[in-house]
Amino acid sequence: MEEIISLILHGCMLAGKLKETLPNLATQPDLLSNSLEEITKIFGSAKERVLHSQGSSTTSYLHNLLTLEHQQIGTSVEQWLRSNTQAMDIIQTQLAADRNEAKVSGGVDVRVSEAAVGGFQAAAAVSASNVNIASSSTQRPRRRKDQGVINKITVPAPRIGNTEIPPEDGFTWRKYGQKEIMNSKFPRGYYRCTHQKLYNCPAKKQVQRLDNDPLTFEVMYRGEHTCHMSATAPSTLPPPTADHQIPQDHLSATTEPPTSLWLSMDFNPIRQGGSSSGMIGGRGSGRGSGDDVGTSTGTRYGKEVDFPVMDLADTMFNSGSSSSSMDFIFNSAEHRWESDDKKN
DNA sequence: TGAATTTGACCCTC
DNA sequence: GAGGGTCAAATTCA
Repeated sequence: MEEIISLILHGCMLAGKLKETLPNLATQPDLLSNSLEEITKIFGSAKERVLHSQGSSTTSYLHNLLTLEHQQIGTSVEQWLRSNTQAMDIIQTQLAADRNEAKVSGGVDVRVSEAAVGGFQAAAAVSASNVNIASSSTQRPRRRKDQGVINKITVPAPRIGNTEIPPEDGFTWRKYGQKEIMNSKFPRGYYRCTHQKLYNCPAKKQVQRLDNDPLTFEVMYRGEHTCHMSATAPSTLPPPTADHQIPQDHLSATTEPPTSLWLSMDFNPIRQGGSSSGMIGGRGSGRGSGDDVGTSTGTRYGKEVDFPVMDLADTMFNSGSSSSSMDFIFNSAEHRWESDDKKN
C-alpha cells in the first residue's frame, strides 16, 4: 500500500508539473506525449496494483481516485489542446508521422499520443503490461533472471543520413559490448548509461536490428536512469547549450522513474540532422565518431554536454505560474518523494 | 590525456 | 554445455 500511495503521489506531482509547463510544450508534441505517457504509466501502474490488492476499503477508494485522476488529466489536456490549435496541428501531424513510421511494440508511443488528443482514452491501457520491473535483488548483478526487462521497443532507422543507427532517445549511452546472437543476422549492441560510474546510473539498453527488417531496430531498455535525478545532478553543470534536442522521431518508451524521464526531456525544439550518425566500422573508432547506436548527441568528443535537465528545471521551476487547485497535491507529492529519497 | 569503441575472454543462467 | 551478458585490455582520436 505504501508503494501504491507513493506512486499516486508521484503521478500527481508530474501532473502538476505538466500543467505548469503546458504552455511551453505547445510546440513540442514529443515532449508532451512523453509527459502524458509517463503520467499515464504511473497511474496505470498504481491502478493495476490497487486492482491486485483489492479487498480493503482503502484500495477501493484509491481505485476510484485513480480513475478520476486519469479522467481529469485527460480532460485538462484535451481542453488545452482544443484551445491551442497550433499545438493540435503539430500533434496531429506528429501522430500521422508516428503511425507511418514508428512500430512500437505494445504501441506505447502512438497509443499515448492518441490518448493526448482523444482525451486519454487509451490511458489505462498503458500500464503494467509493458512494465516488468524485477523485484529488487541483492544477488549478483549478472543474473539474467533479475535483469528485469523494463521495456522493449522497435525503432525505425533514420531515413535521412545514416540508416545504420536508430534514432536517439534523449540519453547518452556508452557501448560496452557487442555480440553475435544465435539465429540473428545482426549482432546485438550493449549499452550502458554514460553516467553509470559518475552517478551510479544502472540504466542499460540493448540494440539489435531485426532480421526481417534491417531498417528497424529493436531496443530493449533495462534499469532505470538515476543520473538525471535532481538530487544527484551534478552541481557543476556546463552552461546550457542549444544542442539539447530529442529528434522529431524520437521514441522514448523507456520506463525509467518518472522523474528521470521528465528530467531527461529537452525543451529545445530545434536541432536538425544532428543525430549520432556516422557509425563507421573499424576498431576503436573512438569518441565523437558517432559510432554509438542510439547515443545521444550529448556526447561531443568525449565531453558530456547533455544536461537537458537544466533547461527543464528552468522551465519548470521558473515558470512563475500561479498556484492551482492541484498545488496541494503537487506539494504533498513532492514532500512525499523528498522524504522517500531521504529514506533511501 | 582522457574518454570512447572494439573484441576476445570470462562469468552466469538455463 | 550453449548462449547471452559483462569485463577489461587494446586501440583510436580530439
